[in-house]
Amino acid sequence: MNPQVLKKEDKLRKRYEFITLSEFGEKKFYKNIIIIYRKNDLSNSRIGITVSKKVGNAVVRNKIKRIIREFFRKSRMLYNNNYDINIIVRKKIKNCDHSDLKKELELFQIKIGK
RNA sequence: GGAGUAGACCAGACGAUCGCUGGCUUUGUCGUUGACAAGGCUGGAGGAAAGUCCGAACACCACAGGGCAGGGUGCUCCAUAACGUGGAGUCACGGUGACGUGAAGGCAAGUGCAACAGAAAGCAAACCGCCUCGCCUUGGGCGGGGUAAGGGUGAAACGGUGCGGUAAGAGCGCACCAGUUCUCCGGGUGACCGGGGAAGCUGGGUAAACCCCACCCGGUGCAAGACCAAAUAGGGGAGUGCUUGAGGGCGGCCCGUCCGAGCUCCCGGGUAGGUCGCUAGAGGUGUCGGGUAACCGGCAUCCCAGAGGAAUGAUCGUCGCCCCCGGUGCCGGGUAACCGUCCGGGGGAACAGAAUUCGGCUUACGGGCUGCUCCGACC
RNA sequence: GGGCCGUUAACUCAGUCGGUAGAGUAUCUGCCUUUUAAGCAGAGAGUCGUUGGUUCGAGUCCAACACGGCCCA
Repeated sequence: MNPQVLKKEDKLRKRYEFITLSEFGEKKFYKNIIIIYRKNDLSNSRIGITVSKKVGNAVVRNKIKRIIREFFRKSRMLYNNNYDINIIVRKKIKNCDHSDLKKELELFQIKIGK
């Protein structure tokens, strides 16, 4: 399987999936993001991204989502594990750049991977 | 060169690598349509996609026809599927001008409103005045009448100026000007414009006050709506069964034993979920013709996003644009400071993301281009 | 995506038919009390969300915009 692919099966897509995850999942707080994660019964991991309207307009929100998806696409962690993950972006992200966001995602990757 | 004004235009470009998503197609597996996997070709945000301020298409609901209520629009003619939109004009206002702005019907249909000030705020009236008559009478005061020129108040005070006239005055009369109504002539499809005559002195403001007049409008919105349809609960029908035992448990079968009033099938509604609606259209581009124009018609040609926690991205390289800093060989402008030019380094690149689809409006915002106007300098 | 509502003092709200913007809480000052609280008296605090328009005059009427909130599967 191509390691740099992020398809529909690898995303959280339904409202009840997000709700049950936030009810039973573990939460990690970082400066710019909050990560909720939980083991699932599938063979692959699934990712969801939540960006509130308070963060910015549609262009800004889409840009943040694309950057986060790009990070998970390039990292292999989704194929070695079976987690449901939700990334919630906090308002403060307006004041930081992309490299800070990447550092926090890498911290989470080290924590969960292996 | 500066300031301004109107119009049309672009929305960084190219390449490489890794990805997302729609369509078509080839091969393989399961195999009835079809589903999955791999590969190939190809399409993939905007001028505002935004705000949701209007108008439609489309869908469902309601509806014989008409009226009332309610809402909207409001100079004229034209355009259009329709509009509160657009085009061309009229009038008014602003600007030296190019040009811009205008909810621009009716307060001589009715009703209402106008704080404070002022005598008086709507159709007549009179505070200080002015004039006159009577009484008291030194000055002057009191009372009756006339008057609206002057003063004062106010956002606004009942046509303006001049002459005549008068006791003082007044459209009381006259001349000119402004306005109203009626009428005639000419131009224009029309709003209206130009010119002549008569009347009467003139009946103020506010309709984004109620209202009157003319015209238009049924409601809800793709989360409209149509179809397929789990699980669970419950509804209807048929069959069978209730101690003569349906059905279930004791690993399969029979016997036995235990529990025991339901069990089986069909139908309809309908939730999660899925499919359709979903993109070929009042479509784009070019050209010819009609029209001042908006726009309309003919012909040719093209197919140009369809997602659904929501697709257009990331990284790198080259070039182009803007800003800042440093240097200054040549050249140009300037008395000079400096600016342009050239080289090197650093930074930045606006507003903003389709969500059923169109026609507009409004708001946000980067850039250069063209026409025109005014001002300044030179020839 | 579509529909609906609101914005007035630091906070919560009134404001009729356009004519000098009010109330309660809070704050401050004084009185009372040994002191605090309570009570009494007084004071300060307003671009009425923003910008235009109508009007002599706008919190109120009209238009555009901004911000906040609610509903519809």
